Amino acid sequence: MVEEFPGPLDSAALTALLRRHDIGVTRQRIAVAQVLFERRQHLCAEAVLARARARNARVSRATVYNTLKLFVDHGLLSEVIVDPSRIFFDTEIRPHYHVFDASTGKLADIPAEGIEVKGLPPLPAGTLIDRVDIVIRTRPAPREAGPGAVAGA
Amino acid sequence: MVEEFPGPLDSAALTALLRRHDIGVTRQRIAVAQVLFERRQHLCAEAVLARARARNARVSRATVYNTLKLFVDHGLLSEVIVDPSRIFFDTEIRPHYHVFDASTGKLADIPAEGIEVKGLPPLPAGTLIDRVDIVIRTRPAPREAGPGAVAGA
DNA sequence: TTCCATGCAAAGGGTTTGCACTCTC
DNA sequence: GAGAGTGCAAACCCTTTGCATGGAA
Repeated sequence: MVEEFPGPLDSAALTALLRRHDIGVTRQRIAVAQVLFERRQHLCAEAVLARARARNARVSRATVYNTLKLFVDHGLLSEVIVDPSRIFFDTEIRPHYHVFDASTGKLADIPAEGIEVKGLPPLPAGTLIDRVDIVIRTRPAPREAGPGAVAGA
Repeated sequence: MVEEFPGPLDSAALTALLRRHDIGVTRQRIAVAQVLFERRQHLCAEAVLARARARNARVSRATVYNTLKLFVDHGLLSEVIVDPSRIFFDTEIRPHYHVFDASTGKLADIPAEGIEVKGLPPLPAGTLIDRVDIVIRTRPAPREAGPGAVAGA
């Protein structure tokens, strides 16, 4: 069901990608997709707008926001909610988790493969699981290995 | 190290609670604490402001935001980042996870006890773990048990 | 008295909205 | 040509800021 990351694509391939996901094709959506699927990455809406315009795409802020939501709804993108100040859009749509460093704003993916969560309690009746998010919140280590936290390998 | 939830407390007990956490005591901080620790709950800043004022506390918005941040920094409260539109403050500070229903805005706690996450990869060197957040994102089930998601018990 | 804390109102920043215009099909 | 999509700018909402006043010790 879930596809591989599309990778850098030309206009024709992006058109096909949108059609395959039942998304109407427009110049702006192609431009946004071009920015996004150039490589695996995490971008916020404002960054997508800036990059699209840096490529001379004629696109408005409202359209970028509309398009990102559309892509999420149609399964081309996933939203990552880790930073209270903005939403990240992640080109990785296969199951995975995140490492987030609030002090640097850096967000990284961890494949879900090999990770197991045991002991989750049953949900209330009448409830479906959309997804399970795991976020490892980190911060840079001080000079030496300090107390109060677990050091990375 | 981590205390039990303080529970509903009178002014004197709240004063002691603040002092124990190295927080200067003021009328406004007592008022905010009174709202928060009345019971285990998840409140956003605006809700705390509204409830404090509903109790005739003379408190400004800025002070509520300052106080909540202070309480978090001193370990009286935890922040929950699950909703892009606001930060929740959780009176539960022992390790635990969350269930969030975006369609209703309902947030619930799950004790960490009994939950095990296996297979997390090593972190980059020079990185410390602050904490690991797990959020189970749910939505209300349609009429009958539908396909495409895992039903609750 | 001294400094930290508070209040006020405005600024800030990401996101959404309303409506007229434009383009895709 | 019809309807979906777009652009613009302002509105929105939570949160933060600057600075003068007020209160705790």
